Amino acid sequence: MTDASGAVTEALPEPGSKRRQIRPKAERRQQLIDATIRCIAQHGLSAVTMQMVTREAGLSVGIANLHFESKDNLLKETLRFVAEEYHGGQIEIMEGGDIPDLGERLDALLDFQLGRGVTQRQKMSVWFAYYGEAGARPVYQKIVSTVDKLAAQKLEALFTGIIREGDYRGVDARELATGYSALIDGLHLGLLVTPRELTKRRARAVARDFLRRAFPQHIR
Amino acid sequence: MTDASGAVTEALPEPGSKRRQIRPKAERRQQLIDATIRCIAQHGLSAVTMQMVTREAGLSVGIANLHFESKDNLLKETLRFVAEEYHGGQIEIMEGGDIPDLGERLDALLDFQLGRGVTQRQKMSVWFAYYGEAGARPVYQKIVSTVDKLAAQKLEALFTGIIREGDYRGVDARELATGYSALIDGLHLGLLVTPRELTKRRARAVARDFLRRAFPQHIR
DNA sequence: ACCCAGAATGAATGAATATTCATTCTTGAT
DNA sequence: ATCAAGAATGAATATTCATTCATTCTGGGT
Repeated sequence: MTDASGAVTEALPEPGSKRRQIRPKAERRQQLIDATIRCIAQHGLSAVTMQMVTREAGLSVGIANLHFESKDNLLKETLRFVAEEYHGGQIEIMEGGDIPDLGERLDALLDFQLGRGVTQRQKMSVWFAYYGEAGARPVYQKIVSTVDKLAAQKLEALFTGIIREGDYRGVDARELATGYSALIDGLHLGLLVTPRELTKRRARAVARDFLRRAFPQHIR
Repeated sequence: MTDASGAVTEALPEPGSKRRQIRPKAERRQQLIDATIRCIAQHGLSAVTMQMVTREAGLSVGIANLHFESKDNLLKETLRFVAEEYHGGQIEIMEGGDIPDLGERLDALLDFQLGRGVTQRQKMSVWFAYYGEAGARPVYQKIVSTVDKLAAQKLEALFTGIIREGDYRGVDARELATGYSALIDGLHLGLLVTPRELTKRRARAVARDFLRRAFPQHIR
């Protein structure tokens, strides 16, 4: 709050405020995970330090080891959070009791995958930062592949339904699902690394084109 | 050399040999870059240290700063090498005066992209390790996008030729090229992160399927 | 009004790491 | 043989960073 003269009239932690706030464990954990995501996006996974993360969260250095045992663990939990958020969103749409029409459901999926929420540079950066380390870190592989496998099954099921509905011939649901997932991943990569050459609009057009070629009756 | 009694008779550096070898600068640089690639693949970009790299190369720590100014620079040059090797190979095939038939040329490209050389885990690891940091490091973005742009143009040109030859209707070469590149990147990712779920054989089948759908007369 | 469980702090510690540079060694030319 | 150029070494340095923990603080319960 500020009065007419511009003087601060108390309450609201100002920038330099040192007032110590006590909050439940779960809330602090999420606060730290969010800060970690921002740090990875801005500085890259290999440059992230505990000091950086805790400062970004507006907390002291000791707190990270209080709520997560170690830096390693904080990074692991951050990956788990991002992975579950992404795949969870997809899975919800694919199971989607709220969208009965399969073509529309596919559309909703595409919107989610290449829409606002997921393609925020922040989230993409985190996603691929971990992918980059996955080759050397089985823990990361495991976290990703666990959620990934479930999403792949749901996608295959959705495709199977569409194939049956449209009576499409010579189309293998499993293979197509693999291709579609890879395409989406590749487009995310392009958006991250060469944003000048690939716009979000064009990425959507490319993905839609892939689906239209496979399911002409269902898409557009 | 070893005589009948098993005693070492000189020459040939044995495991513990300290003999100092002097070699030209270019050779040492490549030796260090190769070692860096192996280290990134095995330990992940964020865990790579100069000691690790120089030990892997069988050299002393000081030499890295002698031939590259800094660790940063060594990593940058390593990315440049991998990027140029990968895209250079592609471009050579796409320009390919040695393969006049366009369908065959496309086949050769696919073989290169998902064949032995490129999909070695080592190279893929390096590739994506850098992608992961690219969001935060403009230098990496620039190196990748420079070679990337050229490869994209060549691919578009190849597709344009095929479209003309096959008189394919309603196909946009640019869009299709974007999709194909993204698909290949995504498949590489899958091979790296979830090797259990995606085999190299299946990745090739998926990519081939994509091309067949677009250019039925040219592929299989 | 008082307590205290446990949340939060941040200075201190010790380990890891990039970089430097005085010194040693190799090689090809003389 | 001798020498100089410059390639190679690795101990030493200075920095950065994760982790610890003695201490302080907060807020709900009594």
